[in-house]
Amino acid sequence: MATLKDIGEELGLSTATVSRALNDFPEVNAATRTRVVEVATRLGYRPNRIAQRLVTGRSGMVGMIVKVNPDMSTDRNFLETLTGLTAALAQRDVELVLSVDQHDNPIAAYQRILERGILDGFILNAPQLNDPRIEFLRQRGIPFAVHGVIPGDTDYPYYAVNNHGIAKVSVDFLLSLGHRRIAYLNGERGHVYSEERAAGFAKVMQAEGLGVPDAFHTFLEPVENEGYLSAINMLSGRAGPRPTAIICSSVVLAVGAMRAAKDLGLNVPSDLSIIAHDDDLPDMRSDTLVPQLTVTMSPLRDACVPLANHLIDRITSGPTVVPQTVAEARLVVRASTATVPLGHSDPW
Amino acid sequence: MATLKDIGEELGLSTATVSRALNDFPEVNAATRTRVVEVATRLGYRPNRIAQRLVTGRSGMVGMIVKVNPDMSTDRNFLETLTGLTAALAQRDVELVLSVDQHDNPIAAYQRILERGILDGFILNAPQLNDPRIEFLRQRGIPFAVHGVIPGDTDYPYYAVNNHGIAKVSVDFLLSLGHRRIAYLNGERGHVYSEERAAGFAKVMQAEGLGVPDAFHTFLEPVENEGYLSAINMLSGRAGPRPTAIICSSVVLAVGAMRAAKDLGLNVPSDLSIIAHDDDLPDMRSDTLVPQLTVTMSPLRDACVPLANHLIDRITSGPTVVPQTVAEARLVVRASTATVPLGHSDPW
DNA sequence: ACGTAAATTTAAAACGTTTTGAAGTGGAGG
DNA sequence: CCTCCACTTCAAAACGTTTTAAATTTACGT
Repeated sequence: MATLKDIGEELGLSTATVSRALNDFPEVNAATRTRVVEVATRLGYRPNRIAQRLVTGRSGMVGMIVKVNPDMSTDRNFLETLTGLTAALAQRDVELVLSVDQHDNPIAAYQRILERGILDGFILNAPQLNDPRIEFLRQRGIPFAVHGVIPGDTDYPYYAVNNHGIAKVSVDFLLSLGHRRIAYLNGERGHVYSEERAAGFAKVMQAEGLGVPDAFHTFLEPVENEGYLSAINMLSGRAGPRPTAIICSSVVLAVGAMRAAKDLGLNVPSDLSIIAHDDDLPDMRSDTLVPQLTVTMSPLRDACVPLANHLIDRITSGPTVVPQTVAEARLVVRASTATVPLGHSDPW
Repeated sequence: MATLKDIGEELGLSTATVSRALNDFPEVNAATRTRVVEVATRLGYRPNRIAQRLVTGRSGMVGMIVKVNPDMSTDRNFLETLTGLTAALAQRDVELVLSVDQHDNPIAAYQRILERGILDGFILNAPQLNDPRIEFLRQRGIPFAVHGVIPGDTDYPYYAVNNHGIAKVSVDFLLSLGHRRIAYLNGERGHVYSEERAAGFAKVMQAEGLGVPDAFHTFLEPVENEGYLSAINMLSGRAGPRPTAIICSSVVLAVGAMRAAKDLGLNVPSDLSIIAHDDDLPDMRSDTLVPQLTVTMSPLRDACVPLANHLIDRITSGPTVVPQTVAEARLVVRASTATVPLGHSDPW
């Protein structure tokens, strides 16, 4: 492994000059810089992160603690995020250190890693209401960036999709098709995304003077079977007149709902419109379903580059900088939605 | 953050002595040691890992490069391994740096990380025949430990299950129940585990004088539907007399096979015995199926601690040490296997 | 009391980088 | 020819630890 000293010796320069030349300091002679760079590339020089860290106090590594749910429902999301994030961080020469949190105490994993004093900051995902991790990191002044944002507590770098907007776009579109009985298969309670979409849904419907009975707005683990069961319940007519449209918080749930419709002899979209939110995961493509699914789309991988940059900017610029991004979902109209069936345009 | 110097100054000792006292060197006076330890704990001293690493040349971090398949079939395995591995490494004060390999060149990711010079070694999973990663790491003298082992190329630390044994145990058990027409739903070609079990299966059957037509030994992507389709094909009678027993390389495949049997009106186990290999993943429990599945069991998580230790031992002791573990699978007899149905005990 | 070996401790070097304060160039202006 | 200044470069310190080689203290037999 070539060091600054090696380069310096070869050129008769001090390590100080070499260091500055490679780090684009202004005071170094242009000719010298090119010579240094030339030798550095020839020797395949890479700065020793460890040594760098010792003097700068930074390690060029950030951590992400993954919480493993027994239900494993977040696997796919997680892997997709992981892929994009390592790539995005690598772009800026930062490595990702992973830790899996198996304890019930969500702080324990952070603590362990922090004691090592190895990491410059953290990526947090899937924030919950009153997330203790945020309080913990904030207290210690450790930089972090969140994938998602907690309503009412927004003073940190984050990348979030406008969940309120997702609900609104979906409902508005269905309203424009004449639907009035709109049901919602939502994600699990406690997760910010579910709660926000729930609030958005309720608000938009209310503004239109439309109520939604509890049975038609459910909070489910995002697995196909849960969607199926809940949709069966809604569409069977037992809980009241069946909805003419269902909004699903994820494509998996929509798959379940479509199967339920089929089993009950309902045609999508002529009897029932289905619209889902799509994170654009590679193994669950909404455009390969039959019929192709109308979705609000916000690719999970879009989050990775901004998230990585937000965190790195925060680390390098200190707490004065609070980079935040709110992404809007895009409505993609396909074949699973149609105008309300005749005689079904009255509300609940 | 307290340093060695702080402790030394408080006690009028040099940092050298303090360092030795805390690292259990024999030459330090017992009384001195207790004094040092006392002050260290009082000040909440934690060794600065970065400084430690700069001088020892070790980083206390190992890497794992995950290859993301488009089919995502290995997700669950991966997350299970990840969980156990971080925990096992943490036990020995080592962190796991993760990198996701999206390129077609499997080496690229290793190269990028190695250039940084921050990792002490690597965990490799899912080795393939003639795996280029192994050649690459070996050439550079970089420590690694493999989850699995490549037949004919075993000169490295690894943890592997005896795949040959898995096949043998399964076949022997079925033979003892009188079965002669035994089919195999295997994993994908190219993976060591599939090839080894294939070889083991062929050998044991041959030794018994039993041949297996190609149509009854298939190599499948480990997803439920593949198992279903292949089993349907085998059980329909189109390819020859139907097997009386099917061995599946994974529980998912067995689920597909059981569904196929059901759809064809065959009872498990009276018409068809099914036995699978079970990695004991938390979301795919062979004992919750109906009927409960007979399996050869080797929990994936059992691999993590030995793997972590093997790698760390290799890193600390150099290439003279080649720790290797071969795990045997345990036969768990449940309700999906029974004696061969009357009139079906003749071979193909 | 003395020399010697053993036990304990120390000073200093090393790891590879960044950064500080100082010093070395060369040219312009007097 | 001297001074001043801008432009470059350098030597050395610093980060916190481990480790080497040397120094000091202690213990012991004579």
